[in-house]
Amino acid sequence: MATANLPPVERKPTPGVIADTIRTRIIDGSFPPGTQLGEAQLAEQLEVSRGPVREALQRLVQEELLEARPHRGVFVAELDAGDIADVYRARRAVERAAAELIVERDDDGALEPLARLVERMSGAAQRGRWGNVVDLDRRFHEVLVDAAGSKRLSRMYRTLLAETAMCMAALEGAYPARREIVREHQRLLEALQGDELAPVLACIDEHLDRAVRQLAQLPLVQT
Amino acid sequence: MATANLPPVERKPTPGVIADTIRTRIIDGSFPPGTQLGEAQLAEQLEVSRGPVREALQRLVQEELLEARPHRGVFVAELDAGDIADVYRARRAVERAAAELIVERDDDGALEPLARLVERMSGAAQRGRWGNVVDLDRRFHEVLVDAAGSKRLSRMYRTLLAETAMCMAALEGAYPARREIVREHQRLLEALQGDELAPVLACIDEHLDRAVRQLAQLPLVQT
DNA sequence: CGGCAGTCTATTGTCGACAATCATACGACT
DNA sequence: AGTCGTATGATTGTCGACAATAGACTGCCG
Repeated sequence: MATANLPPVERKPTPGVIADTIRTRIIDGSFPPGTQLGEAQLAEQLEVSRGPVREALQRLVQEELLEARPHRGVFVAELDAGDIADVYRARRAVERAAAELIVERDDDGALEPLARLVERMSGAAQRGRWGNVVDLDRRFHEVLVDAAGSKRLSRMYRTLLAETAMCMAALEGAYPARREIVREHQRLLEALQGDELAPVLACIDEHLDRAVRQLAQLPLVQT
Repeated sequence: MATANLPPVERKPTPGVIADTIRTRIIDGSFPPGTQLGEAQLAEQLEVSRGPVREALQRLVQEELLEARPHRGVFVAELDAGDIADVYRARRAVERAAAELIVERDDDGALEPLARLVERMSGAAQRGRWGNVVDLDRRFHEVLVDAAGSKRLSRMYRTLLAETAMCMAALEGAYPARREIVREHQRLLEALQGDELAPVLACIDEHLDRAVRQLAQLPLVQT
């Protein structure tokens, strides 16, 4: 029988696309922290009933991108400096664990997508497209964790990445680092290709520590 | 004014209590892996409409205790040996990070609840109440992570604990370890009270590694 | 003029009904 | 006999309406 390697057909559950839409709006800053998202209003704009909207909102609440106050509504979460530090603490924990798994398995083939991302990041940086760089930065770390092959680590990391993006949106798009970003990812990738765990962990710590330090000293946008 | 330290009145959002109810049923084995949970059926039993039930189910789906197959229903997730290993890998990552924070802060007051739990665990073990021991075991680790004071670590860990409980339910209530459990927690607590990080991490690794090894060699209940 | 009670409105929370989708069982055709 | 097509049944997905709650406003009283 003709058993081509067909990927399962693309499912489009309505609440999922609604959640994605709203999430995108949150992390790109269209919905600044503190804004109330009324389900009736969203339902009208998206031309669906309140049911799916409610379901989507509830999903985002559980990701803690939104905060639900009973009988009052859902609001875009507001992150203070402590939260930023906390996000990066959690990211460090997950990335370290992922790196351990990757080095342990020593499967350099899994690192190839990472190499491509660094490549593209370098190109984007040279052309001054910093918007792309920050996007590729997130993608790099996501792919890194996915490469560990742990469903749970990946699951936890997805939420953290969304919160990271929210932090940076709250910083008014001031993407702090510049060319060092590319260098740091290159070094991390090289370390991963080696067999030693310690330098990998050092790279991760350094990378995230620098990021959180730079974010911490920028002024938060008040809403 | 009479300002007694009244805790905020207990909020009871319906979907929340439904989710808790179902979660309890899952982790205590009343709903074995693979069973379908029809929302209509649950709604009737709980004497509420399908709306809140649907919301609760969706919450559990996102915790990955349930699996939703579009237009077909939600089913209790089935964990294989790989999943068990994965749960414990993720737990290790979170607990290590939490332990780092605790040792770093060196606030022994936060460890007092842990000491009490170990105390009670010891008592329960002596009285042969292994059901209580396994419960206190979970509580210990939950409180441990909470003691780190990181919202995100706590959030991630809650899901992992639920999955852990599910694993053990799938093992037909065969709680593997016995008195060593109490000893291990005592040693972990002592290590936490010290200033050194390395022995703490060693304790955690040992504890979780032993657990996953013992679980791995038990037969999984087929459903 | 300030504080408080009562009302009013907007929003969420809940419900029951309809429509769409998928699985199963049966029958027809090759 | 096996396979395909069709009918049926059950379940999810979606919708609009009702009820409950919290905040805001107004008017009254001190």
